[in-house]
Amino acid sequence: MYSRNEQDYIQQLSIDCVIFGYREKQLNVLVPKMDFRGDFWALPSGYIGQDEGIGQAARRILEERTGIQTIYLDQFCVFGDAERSNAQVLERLISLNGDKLVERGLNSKALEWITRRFVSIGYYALVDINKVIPRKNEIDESIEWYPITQLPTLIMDHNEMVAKALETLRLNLDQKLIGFNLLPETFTMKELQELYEAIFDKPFPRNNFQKKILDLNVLERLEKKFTGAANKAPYLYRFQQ
Amino acid sequence: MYSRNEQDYIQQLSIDCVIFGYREKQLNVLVPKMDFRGDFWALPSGYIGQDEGIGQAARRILEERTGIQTIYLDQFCVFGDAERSNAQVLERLISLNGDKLVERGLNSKALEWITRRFVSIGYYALVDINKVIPRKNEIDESIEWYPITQLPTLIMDHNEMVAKALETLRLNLDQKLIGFNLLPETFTMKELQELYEAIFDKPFPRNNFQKKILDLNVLERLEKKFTGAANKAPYLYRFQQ
DNA sequence: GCAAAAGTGTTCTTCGTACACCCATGT
DNA sequence: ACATGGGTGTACGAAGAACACTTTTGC
Repeated sequence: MYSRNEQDYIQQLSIDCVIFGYREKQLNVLVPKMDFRGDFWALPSGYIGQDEGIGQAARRILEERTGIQTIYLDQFCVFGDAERSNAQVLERLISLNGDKLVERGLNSKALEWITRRFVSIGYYALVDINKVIPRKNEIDESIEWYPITQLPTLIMDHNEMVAKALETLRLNLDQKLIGFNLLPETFTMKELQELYEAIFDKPFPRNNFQKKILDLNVLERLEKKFTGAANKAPYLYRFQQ
Repeated sequence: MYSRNEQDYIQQLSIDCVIFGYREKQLNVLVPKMDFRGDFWALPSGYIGQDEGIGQAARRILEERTGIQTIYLDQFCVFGDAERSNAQVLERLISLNGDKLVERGLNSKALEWITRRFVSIGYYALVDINKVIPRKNEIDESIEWYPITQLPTLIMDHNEMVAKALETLRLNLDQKLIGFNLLPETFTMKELQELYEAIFDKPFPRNNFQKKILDLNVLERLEKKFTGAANKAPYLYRFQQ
């Protein structure tokens, strides 16, 4: 990234992605930790190529970090306050890591590029967490799934972005029937219910939930799933349509 | 605009505004016609100052064209396809108006600025059409309200923007209680109903509409409005809250 | 008194919620 | 047989749609 010509990208415009996954009854967000001293976490982000649509750019950024191509993706907000750059954080990062920045070939021009004020387009993505192999890029120390209730403090306004993304996900979940993107291809009704409960952070009555979902007529009922537990075996379902 | 230093603005990022007004039972959109040969209409738009938030920029652009400051404003979508610039239209504009462009001091550098690929943030605004005195800016030949059913063909993807803005308005109308921004301070129930009918392009049953609106508990009932017509005088209402 | 249009009330349906009951499964 | 958890059915109440009726106004 640093080595490419800055003219290859639109200046002062970036994309930040909130990547949602689901496991162990919790909604998770994929967050890289930056390879700098000082504990900086930042959402997966990137720039927009001159010949690239913003949706394409978002897909590219997501593929870099998750390895998967077909991802549910939705633009949810643009963040463009004049003060959002949070100069203090950047200054702290630079003062703590001057040597590393030089070592990576970041000349003053490149530094100027990344320290300028940015407007950022927020996208949220929904993925089957089992299909993702999180990949670091060159400026990551690590990349991990964090339960949304235990997110670290992110740089700039990235925590606010996650909150806004979750809000949008809740609004769209029923209307656009997108929740299935967070589950494996087949799932039980209970698993789907637990997903909803994780997203909305509240319980749903078991029987009414089942009725509501089946009345949507988007699920195909498959064979039963025998778990070995001492109870009736639940049906497996697949999203259809 | 042309004369200012291009570095005062974020490059390749613009704001386009869909300004909705309401009169004569029709939803209207404020659209300037560009002062160039060839009949070019474009949504009111502008750039984002380096020290300006995107919301501030949108307000500034709106105030320039409408003269009013307190406007309901909502970001609805970002348009950023790589091909959206519609180079053909720009080429036609330039080829038809080379002399004008020179006359206005548009040097080749400034031309490069406006002909590069742009990402644009879409905002829609709701205004009381009676409070607006449409103002041309330096590149407008005229600026007028057009019923949304009779819009001219706009440049680039601006017609698509209007469609998307309308879609968002419909989704938000009840939830955010924003329709009142399109009416004068006091109005009758019938006028409010006709506004809804214009926005959704479908009729509503009179009595149920009244019940639904009054049950929101956001309207204050004022004195009656005597029109001189041979029928019961309707109440005036004011939005409260 | 009458037509026109505003205001109000009543029923019916539909939807979501709450409660109850039955069924399969492995110990 | 029995505990466990999955599937289904019924009853209640709120919200919306369709209908009818009453009231006010100027001629």
